[in-house]
Amino acid sequence: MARSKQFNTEEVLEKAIRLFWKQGFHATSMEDLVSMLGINRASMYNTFGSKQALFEQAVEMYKNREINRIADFLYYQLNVRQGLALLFQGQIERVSEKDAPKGCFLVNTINEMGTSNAEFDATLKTYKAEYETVFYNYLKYGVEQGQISPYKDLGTLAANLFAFQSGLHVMSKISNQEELKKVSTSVLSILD
Amino acid sequence: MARSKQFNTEEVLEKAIRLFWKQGFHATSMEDLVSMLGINRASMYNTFGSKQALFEQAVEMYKNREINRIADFLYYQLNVRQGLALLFQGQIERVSEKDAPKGCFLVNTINEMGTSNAEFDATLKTYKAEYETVFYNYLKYGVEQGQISPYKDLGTLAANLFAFQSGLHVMSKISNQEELKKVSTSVLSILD
DNA sequence: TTGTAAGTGGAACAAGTGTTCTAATGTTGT
DNA sequence: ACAACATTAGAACACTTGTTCCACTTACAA
Repeated sequence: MARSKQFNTEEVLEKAIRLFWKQGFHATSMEDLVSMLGINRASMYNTFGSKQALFEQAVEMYKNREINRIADFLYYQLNVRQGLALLFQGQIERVSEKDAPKGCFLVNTINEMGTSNAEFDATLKTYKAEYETVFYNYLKYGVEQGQISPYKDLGTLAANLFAFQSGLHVMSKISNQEELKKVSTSVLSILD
Repeated sequence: MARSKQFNTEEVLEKAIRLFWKQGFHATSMEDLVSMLGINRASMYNTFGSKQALFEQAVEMYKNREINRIADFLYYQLNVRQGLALLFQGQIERVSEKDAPKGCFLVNTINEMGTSNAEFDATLKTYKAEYETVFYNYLKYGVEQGQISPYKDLGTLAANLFAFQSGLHVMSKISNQEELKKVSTSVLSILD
């Protein structure tokens, strides 16, 4: 048998996420990755295949982590309006931390890579759909609890929340925390 | 006296906008630009200075054109809600055209370049502020006309519209026209 | 112990990067 | 006609890019 992996693939991906998140795909070089990820160049190609493949795996892992995080958070928020408000507040506080990567890695990626590669585009579409499904299910819970009008189109509302969240993340690159919070609290009137 | 410029600087910038808009700053090479802009490499450096400088001039020209276009359009829309709805519809139709660059060049740029260069960041902030001012003035007109409640915080609403518009443009990279339109019509309830 | 295979650092690769330079050509006002 | 300068095509520059290959080392199961 062979020597076993000396590094944890997920930990390495985690570091790749941070780098790609901060700099984007094109502005991040393999040199950057090699020196940041702490593993050898050859190991990187053995494990992930190519820069593009590494990037796609990083995006997928980020997406899974983020969706789980959001779904878990909302699960315990019994008041839908307040739950969404707290969700956005939390996201704003996270991007406002010092040295934290700004924006959302998935939003960044849709913006940078969208329309450049048909296959990856399809992947990004499904990621977006998964995001919206989390919102959709939460809104459905809201309707069942009588917190949201049953006449609302939940699919559109979910897409609306995704759009708003995307815009908020774009703004987070150049806006301060107070402005973001003001914006996030006033957006929930779309649920009325 | 010397030979006069054989090309129109604005026309060249227009072509640069299209290229940077489609591919982003980092994914666009000087080689791309030289072959697309139709002027010589040396002329480019003489006229614009560097890739970064050319890019910044392209962004500025795009911003000016876009802000004027939006302000002009809204000026003739006496019903604020309908005016904004039509504005978004028009933007959606524009990005849905075949071979049209997706998204908004300014939003793309905020997303790609935000937080990487303090000076340019400041510039982008003022561009965003100019955008929001267009919305703000239009909302103020809406209040004066009794179309919008005078108790609304117009600054926050304007920022909200900017955020929504940004998110819509991000989504436009991977979404179809119908979805975008559904989302855009339902967002205006933030004005209620 | 030994074969297997993943580990390592680093050289090598061809191609591409943004930028500068050279040399020749073209157009202008005096 | 001439000086001044923008134009041009293309070579050259120094560096970086993503990727591959090398010889060698290390850990595991048979």
